[in-house]
Amino acid sequence: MSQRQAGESLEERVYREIRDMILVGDLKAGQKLVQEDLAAKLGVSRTPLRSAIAKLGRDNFVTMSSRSEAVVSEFGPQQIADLFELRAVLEGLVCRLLAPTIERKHTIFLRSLMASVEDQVEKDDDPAYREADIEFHTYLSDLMPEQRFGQLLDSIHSVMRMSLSQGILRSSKETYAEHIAIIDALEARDQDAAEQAMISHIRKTIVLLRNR
Amino acid sequence: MSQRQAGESLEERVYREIRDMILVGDLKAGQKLVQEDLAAKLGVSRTPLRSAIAKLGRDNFVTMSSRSEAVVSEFGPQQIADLFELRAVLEGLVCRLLAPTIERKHTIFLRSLMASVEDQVEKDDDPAYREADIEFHTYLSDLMPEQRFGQLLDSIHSVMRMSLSQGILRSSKETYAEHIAIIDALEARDQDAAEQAMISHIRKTIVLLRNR
DNA sequence: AATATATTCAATGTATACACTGATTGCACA
DNA sequence: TGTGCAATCAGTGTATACATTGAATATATT
Repeated sequence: MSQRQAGESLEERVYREIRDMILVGDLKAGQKLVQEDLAAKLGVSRTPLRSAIAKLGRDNFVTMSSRSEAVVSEFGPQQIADLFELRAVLEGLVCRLLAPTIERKHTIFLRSLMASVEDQVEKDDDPAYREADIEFHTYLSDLMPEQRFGQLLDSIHSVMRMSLSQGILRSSKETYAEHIAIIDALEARDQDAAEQAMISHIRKTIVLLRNR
Repeated sequence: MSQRQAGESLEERVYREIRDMILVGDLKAGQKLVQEDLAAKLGVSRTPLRSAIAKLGRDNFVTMSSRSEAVVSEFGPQQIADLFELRAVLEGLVCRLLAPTIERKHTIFLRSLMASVEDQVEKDDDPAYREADIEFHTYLSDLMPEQRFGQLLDSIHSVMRMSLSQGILRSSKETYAEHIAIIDALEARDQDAAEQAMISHIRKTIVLLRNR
């Protein structure tokens, strides 16, 4: 049972719990979420549960069918690839909008982040490297002041985390170099270059995803 | 009083009503939405109202502050421009993903849509042309099977509709030609060209928005 | 038997009542 | 006057009870 954090509403807790059940496979694709059953299982009333489900629907972890039942969304290779398409343009846009005004301390942080795992580059599929990879992308997304992007990318990154842990992966050597290229473009405050660097970085992964 | 459509829940009706109040200026930026007051005003209980507000928050018509109060979001030139940045990459992606498999009947429809307002191109700021412009974009977005994009673009288009009616506009002659270029690229099933055509089309408007 | 029309039931939608929380007011005391 | 602290209150969060819906089953009619 997950404890209720201070300042966290039941709705938020329930949202996370259900989302994690989906990502872990506890709730399987196509399965219908019956409000009373789930509420009982989680020990809350239907009120916060319904809010949580609605939010899951907005983040596309569940799909609201016509008769307004909520069914767990499918996360097959096709869906993940589509999600990465979205991620590509969104993170590209983040770079584009960030580039003109990004501060030194931020690019410095990103460089040190990558430097800290430089040694792991040679051995592929290293957990520490993967963590740094994700951190690189979430850090950039969090720099965006405009809420909208952060919200969007949050839910995408949580799916990404799952799919990465399933071993969809490119060689660290390649991605490392691409990350550096992105930092360079940002530091040069070159909007177009930064956007393109990020987009092509992510689209290389998409090519892999589509050929499985 | 807006009638309740068959098959429409109170929550949906209330969502639309509040959204329109915001877009029309009935509810002003920075104003706080007090649940009991609004519920009374709209003649519903707080239950569907709360759901509607949550959804408005998700679509960024209102901002959820720390103490979980909902305040009406600002839609200044800056915000609209940022929104258009998002719109540009999303609609660009729509073109990219649609291009490989788009059917003839769809490009034919788009051509006939533009042809039907070809005469209005010379006189700038014609209502019929503006309608066709919006229809062009919503039609394309609706072709995407992946729900996620449609949902996102829906809320963006409603804001766009408002801002267009406030006279933020480029010459019809230019935009007409760009629309044709987009159709050409789609018909040629050229992913990159279609994406780029759409992006640059929208970004030209953004330049205008940023220089006001 | 086949179709049409009630009936039932499970699940969701909505309203209301109650609980909590954080901010503000008013008062006591120095 | 200023500071600490209790009381108050407005507003949101949650639970429960009731209403509605629509799908499935049963019943009737030809």
